[in-house]
Amino acid sequence: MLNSDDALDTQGSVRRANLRRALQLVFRSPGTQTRAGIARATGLTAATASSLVAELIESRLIVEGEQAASTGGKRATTLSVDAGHHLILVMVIRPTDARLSLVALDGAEVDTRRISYTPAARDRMLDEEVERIAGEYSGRLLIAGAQLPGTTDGRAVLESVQLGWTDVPLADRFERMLDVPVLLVNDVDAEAIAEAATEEEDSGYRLFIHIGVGIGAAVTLDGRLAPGPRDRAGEIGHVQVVFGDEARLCRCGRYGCLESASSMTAMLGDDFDDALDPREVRALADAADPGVFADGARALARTIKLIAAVLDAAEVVIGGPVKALGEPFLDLVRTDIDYAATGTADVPVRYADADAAISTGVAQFALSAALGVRWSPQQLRAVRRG
Amino acid sequence: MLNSDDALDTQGSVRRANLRRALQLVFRSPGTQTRAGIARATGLTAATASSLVAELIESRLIVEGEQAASTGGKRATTLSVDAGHHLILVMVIRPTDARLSLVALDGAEVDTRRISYTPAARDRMLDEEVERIAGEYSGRLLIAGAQLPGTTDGRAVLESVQLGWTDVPLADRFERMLDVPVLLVNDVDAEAIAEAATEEEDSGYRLFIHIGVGIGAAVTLDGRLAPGPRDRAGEIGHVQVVFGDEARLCRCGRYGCLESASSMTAMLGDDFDDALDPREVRALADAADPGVFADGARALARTIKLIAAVLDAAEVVIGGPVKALGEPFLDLVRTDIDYAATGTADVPVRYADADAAISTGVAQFALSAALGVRWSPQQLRAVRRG
DNA sequence: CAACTAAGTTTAATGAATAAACTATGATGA
DNA sequence: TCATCATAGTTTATTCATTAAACTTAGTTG
Repeated sequence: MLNSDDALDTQGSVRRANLRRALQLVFRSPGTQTRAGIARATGLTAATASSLVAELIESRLIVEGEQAASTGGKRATTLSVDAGHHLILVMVIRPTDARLSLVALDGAEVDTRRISYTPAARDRMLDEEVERIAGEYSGRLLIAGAQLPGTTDGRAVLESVQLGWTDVPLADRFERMLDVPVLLVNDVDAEAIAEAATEEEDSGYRLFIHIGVGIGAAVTLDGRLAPGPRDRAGEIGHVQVVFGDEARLCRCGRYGCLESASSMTAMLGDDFDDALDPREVRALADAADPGVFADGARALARTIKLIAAVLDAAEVVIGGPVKALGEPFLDLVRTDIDYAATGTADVPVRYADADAAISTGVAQFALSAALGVRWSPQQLRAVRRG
Repeated sequence: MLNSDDALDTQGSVRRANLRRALQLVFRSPGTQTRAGIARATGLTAATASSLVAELIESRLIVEGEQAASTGGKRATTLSVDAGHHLILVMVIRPTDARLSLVALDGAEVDTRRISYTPAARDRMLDEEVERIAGEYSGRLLIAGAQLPGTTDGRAVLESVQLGWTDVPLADRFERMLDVPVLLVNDVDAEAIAEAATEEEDSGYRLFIHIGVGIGAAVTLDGRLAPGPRDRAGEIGHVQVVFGDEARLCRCGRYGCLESASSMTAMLGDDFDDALDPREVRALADAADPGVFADGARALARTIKLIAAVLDAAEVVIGGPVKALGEPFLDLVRTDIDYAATGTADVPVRYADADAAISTGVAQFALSAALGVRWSPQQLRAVRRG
C-alpha cells in the first residue's frame, strides 16, 4: 500500500514516503498527534499535512479523535490509529502447535486461535485454519506474517530442523489463500524485532541472543533487522567458542560449540525443555551444579565480546527461557565480558522485556513491511497483553 | 551537490535521486553509457533521461563522447565521467608522513604530494599543505577525505593511539581552509571500501580484516561500509580468542588477544614493521617457527567463524602486510574454519587485491558521500596505478 | 470585546515527471 | 535504390504533489 517499488519514477514516490512519515508519527504518538504536529515534525506545509491525513483517513489507517486542549488558538483535532478496520494475521508456527492471531493496527488482538497437531497433520491443519481465516476476515486483512524456527528468505522456509521442512514455499501457499502479502520470519529475529521497539533511531546496533534448548542471534538497527540478504544470519549455536580440555561434546557431534556450554540444555540437563515455565526452570537451576553457569556465562561472554567489538554494538539483549536464571547469571556474563578490555567499549547487557517473545515481533515485522511503520513501545505492550 | 538533506519535502528529492542514479550508471560504464541506456536502466522516459544528462553535463560531472556504433537505428552518443573539472582531495595521514592526492572523477591522480614530519610538526605541516592546495585548486575541489589510523565519527578523530590524538575536530579545521566538505575515515575502513568495489548489490555482508602490526576489521554491504553509527566498530584486535595455556601475553598487557596470536608482530617478531616490503616480510617469515603460523591461523579462524555466522557473511577478505605470507597461510585459515561446521555456511576467504590499500578507499568514500556514486572496479584500478 | 494565536482549508503557482508526437540517422530488404 | 523500419534523442502539452499565501475557524488574553 504505502510501500511497493523503489522506482523513483514520479512524484508518487515522494507522496508514498510522506504518507509513511505521517503515518509513523501517528503510530508513535497515537491520540496526541495532530495535523499541525505532522507539519511541524516533517517540515511539510500544513496544507500538505492535511492532504496526507485526508488520504490516510480515506484508507482507514487513522481516525480523528478528540479535540486537544488549546495552546493559545484553535483547538487541534487529535489523530489515532484506526483500530476498526485493517487486521494483521500473525502466525506463530511451532513443531506441534501454532497460534494464529488477528491483530488490529493499535496492537490489540481481535481474535486468537490455537491449534495442535502431529507433524504429519501440520500442513493440513495450518492450511485449513488459514482458509477459515481468509473466509471470515476477507477484505479486512492487510498483511500476514508467520514466525517459525529455521532459516528463511522471507518467502520460503529454507531449512527448519525443528519443523522438518526444507525449501518450503510457505508464503506463496498462504498468499494464494489469503490474497494479501505473506512474510516469513525466523523466530529469533521476530523476538529481536519485538525487543527493538524501544530502540531509538541512530543508537547503533543491538545484538539479541536467544538462549533456550538452542541458541540464536539477531542484529537490529533502528528498530529493524539489520539490512542485507541474511537468510542464515545469527546461526551461532554451533560455532566453537570453547577449546582444549574444557570443550564438551555438543549434540551436533562436534566439540566446544556455544550451545554445548551456554544453552539451557547444556546448563540444566536434558530435563530442560523450551515449554517449561520459569518456576520449573528455576527448580532445575537450583538442582544444578553452579559450575555449569560459570562455564555457560564464560562461553557466552566470549561470543558477545567479539561480535560487539566488530559491530560496535550499543547494547546486548538476552532473551528466551534463560531469563528464568535471573540477574545472578547475567552478572556472571557481565563480569566475564570484562569491561576493562582494551579497545572494547563497555557493552551493556540485559535481559529482554518479559513476554516480548509472543507475537509482537511478527506483527511489527509485517506492519513495517506493509506500511513502513513502527509501533511505539506503549502499543507493543498492548499486543503483549492481548 | 547531489546528496544533502533527507527531507522529502518536494519533488527536488526525486530529482536528486534520479540524478544520482543517472550519474552512477555513467560511473559504472564510462564511455559506453548513453541517454537511452540510462532511460532503459532506470525505467525513466527518454525525455527525463535527456534532462538529467543535460544537468549533469552542466554541472561538469559527465561529458559526451564518441558516437556509438548503430544497433539498428540512429547512433547513440556515449557519455563519460568528466575528468577535467572536479577534483577530490585524498589525504592519507600516518604518524610520521602523509600523502595528499588530487584525484579526478575518472580516478586519475592529477597531483600527489608527500610530506614527512615529526609528530610535533605534524599539525603545522599538514595545515600548510592543505592551505597550499586550497590556494592552487580553489574552485575545482569537490570534496576531501582523510584516512587515518584510529576511531572517528567522520568529523573528528575520537582516539588515535598512533597519532596521539584524542577528540581532534580535524574535519572542521580542514573545511575552514578548503571550503568544501571534509570527511574522516578509519584506515581499515578505507581499505575495506576500496576492496568492496567489486562487491555486487545484494550480495550480502563482506568481512574485511587488516593484519599488520595491529588487527582491525570492517564490514561492508553493497560496496559501502555497513550502515549505522559505528565510530568504534572493527576494533577486534584486543578481544580474547585464545584461552588457557595457549594464551600469550599481548602488548596491551592482557592475555590471548587476537593480536597476540595473529598479528604480524606476533607471528614474525618485533622486527616486523608495517613499512617493510613483501620481500622483507617473506624473509622474516622464512626464518620464523612454522608453529606461529598455525597458532595465528587458528585464532584468526575462530574469529572469522563467529562473525561470519552472526552476519551470514558472503565473503571474508584479508588485507594488509599479511598478504606477503601467501596462500599457505590462507590455507591454514581455511582449514581451521572447518567447512563441515554444522549450521555455519561455507565462507570463502581470500586476500585483498594488490595495492587496494593506497588511497582508493578514501577517494571512493568521499565520492560516495559527495555524489552518492561508486566507481567501477576498472576505474579503481586507474587510481591504484596513479 | 478587540487583538492575538494556533489549526486547518482553499487557491494559484511551481517543478519534475510522463505521454505522445516529432526529428535525426542508420540498417535492411525488395 | 529507395521505402520501411529501428533506435536515439527532442519538443510540447499534461499530470500531480508540492509550496506559498490568503483565508476561515475557533480558541485565549488583556
